[in-house]
Amino acid sequence: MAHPQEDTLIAKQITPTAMRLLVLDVLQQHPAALSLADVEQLLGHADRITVHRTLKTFTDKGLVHRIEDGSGAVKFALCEPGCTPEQHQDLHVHFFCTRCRETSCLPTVAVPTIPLPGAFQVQETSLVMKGLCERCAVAS
Amino acid sequence: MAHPQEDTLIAKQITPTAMRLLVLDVLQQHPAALSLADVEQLLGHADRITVHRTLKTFTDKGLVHRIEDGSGAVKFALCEPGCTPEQHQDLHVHFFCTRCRETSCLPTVAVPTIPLPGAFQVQETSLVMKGLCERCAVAS
DNA sequence: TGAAACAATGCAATACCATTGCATCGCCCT
DNA sequence: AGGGCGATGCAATGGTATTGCATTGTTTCA
Repeated sequence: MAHPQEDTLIAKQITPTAMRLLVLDVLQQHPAALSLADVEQLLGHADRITVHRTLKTFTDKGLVHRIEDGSGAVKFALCEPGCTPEQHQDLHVHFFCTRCRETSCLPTVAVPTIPLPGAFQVQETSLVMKGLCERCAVAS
Repeated sequence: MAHPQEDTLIAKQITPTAMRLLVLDVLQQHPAALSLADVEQLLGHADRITVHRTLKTFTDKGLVHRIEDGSGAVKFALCEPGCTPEQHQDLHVHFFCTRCRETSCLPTVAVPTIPLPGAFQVQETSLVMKGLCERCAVAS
């Protein structure tokens, strides 16, 4: 009852703990996708490994999704409410800004379905566009 | 005169050396995209750092392109002949097989042009599909 | 030809991210 | 209260990418 965020965790079969509520809060507050180091820094001085495992749990349970944007570090962002652990690939495009190095989800831009020749069995499609985000494009 | 591979390097403004010819040869022989460790292993006992810098040079000169397939290590594959250092994003789809962990270029599958809302300025689009490659799909 | 100038190479060392082992802590249930 | 289980946190490890620096090799020019 206390926090509505507890319900968010419970709905995803994740036992609510203080740490997990903190990490969830950080993800909800921040618009861009966050790396492990980002979350650690925003939290103050939380243990890196615990944050790592928290994000892994969130990923496994379908609460967040991983984004490999080529920056070297994996980033995490909240899934759409309908995501499940089995199908938690968010089918939207991600954008990595080469100037501010922020990665953002573009929920309104869907990943197109691309037919492949032959016997390929596609499980997941990742589409990352790189360039200048709206803010940096205007500023430059 | 000697190797036609020398001409390939020279055409890309790369000084031919023994090491670079070896690395180029490995890339040409191998159909799949190769990581730094892959090249190192295929070469026998070449120095890892030299291979790393060789691949960096190749990338800068537009001879190969980097593929971030989420396997943890960046992979490299030869560009199409027309690639330039400024525009060496190969506009084809890459496929990462979750079974054999090989990444391959799909030159016949083009990356679609996706219009973005707002002021985004796209410099590059990376599209990686994951699943079972043709060989592994048949085998399973 | 010989020496300077430059590029490439290779060893050592470092930085960073991700991950595992293990002991401890805390909570829930009986 | 005590057992059991999950979560936490410290320590340690592995892998990849990268830089510094000295050496080697090659080209260029007097």
